[in-house]
Amino acid sequence: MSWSRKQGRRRGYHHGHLREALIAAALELIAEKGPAGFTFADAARAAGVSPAAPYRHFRDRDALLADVALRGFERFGASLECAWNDGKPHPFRALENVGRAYLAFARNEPALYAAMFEAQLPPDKTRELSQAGDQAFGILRQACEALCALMPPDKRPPSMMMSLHIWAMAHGVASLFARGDPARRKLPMPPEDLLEAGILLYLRGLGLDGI
Amino acid sequence: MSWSRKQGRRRGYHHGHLREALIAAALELIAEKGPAGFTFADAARAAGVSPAAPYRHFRDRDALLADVALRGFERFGASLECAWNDGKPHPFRALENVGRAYLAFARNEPALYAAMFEAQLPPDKTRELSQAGDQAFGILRQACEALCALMPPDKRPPSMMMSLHIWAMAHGVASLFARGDPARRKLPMPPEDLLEAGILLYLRGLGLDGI
DNA sequence: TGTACATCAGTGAACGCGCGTTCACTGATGTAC
DNA sequence: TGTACATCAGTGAACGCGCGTTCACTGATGTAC
Repeated sequence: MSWSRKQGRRRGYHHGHLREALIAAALELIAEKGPAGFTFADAARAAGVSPAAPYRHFRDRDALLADVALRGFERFGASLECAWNDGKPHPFRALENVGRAYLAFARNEPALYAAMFEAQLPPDKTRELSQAGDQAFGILRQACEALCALMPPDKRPPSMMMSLHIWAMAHGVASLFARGDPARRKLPMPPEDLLEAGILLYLRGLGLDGI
Repeated sequence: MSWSRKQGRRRGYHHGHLREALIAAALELIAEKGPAGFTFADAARAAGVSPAAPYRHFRDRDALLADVALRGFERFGASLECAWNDGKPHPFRALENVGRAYLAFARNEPALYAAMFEAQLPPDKTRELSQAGDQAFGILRQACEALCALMPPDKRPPSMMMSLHIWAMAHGVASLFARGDPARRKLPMPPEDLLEAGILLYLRGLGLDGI
């Protein structure tokens, strides 16, 4: 994963990919100790560099964290978009896939997920961060709109509300049961199944079943 | 809130209520800086006591945190139970009240909520902690069972699944939109309304409407 | 192709700071008689 | 009711540690001519 590892021992005076290496190091450290437990000095050490070096690339620890969160949202959005796959083969199935992708992301990238949602970063700390967040949420919204479009116009629920519900349920399942956290709760079933059933029932409540 | 404040300046050599004072101080500090940003020394200072004093009452910072979380779950459970009010006046209405109480707790007691769910504490760190958590969840479960009982036996959904869905949705709404956190997202409606609508639609999906 | 120079991206030593933890201690409190 | 004593719950000084940050510095790289 990390540049320094990929390249083996650094050769010269210049690192060459320090920015990337710091982000990779931050990810590993966050995965180990949570977003609160990683320090700027730690990241420098993990990248094999003096504690002053990171200041060439990030104003401070928070800036590094925000960058990690930004990448998180970008990859998260891409992952959801890929799962949505333009609503194919069918919007229902595609939304299920989005739900699964949501949990898969939280599970496979706990460090990114933590940086995105649990690092106490204001979601609009940066313009880019806020945009990346909106874009990821946009996929969910778009999916809900496609599902709404299956209904007769006078029965369509507001897609905004619908996407917020699904986001909340997915985030709830992810952070209570799915993340590889010490705080994870035990569950008598796979979280994916729990979320899938929840979304299904919710859609049925909207009158969106059997279509 | 805090003992030291309530009693004014400490008089004697002995504090008298240091344990309580430390918990109160921890709550205020967590509310200020999040569960990660509070230190044992901080708590001692806030309680007006030397940095060595807390060791008489707690093995370490984590033990203090776990105690805070424990009290959180106890109060949380009590609050949900009170809102449920034995399913009166009607299980539907009572479940709505539980939802509102959930969000109210997250909003009014952000420090407790954070200690309970975001302090990276394993939920089974202590026997008492685990029990208190189960008991709070038990209220939700009990409410769901009462609702299920309104349906014909062959159509009843599993109340366990049902309560997990509602917990997930409530936690999702609370932690994304309702907590007084820097990380809170903006929402075009009150979180209470979002959750209420979500639960309503979900119940309808279960076939539990209009009863 | 070579050279001079500007700029970039690191070093490493140093600083002040606050934390966690320990220690021998001491004032206050409770209890046995 | 008084006294002696054990125990409890604090003190305050000290320690080692790691962090964030700064500073003058220097090796490496890129570029103009």
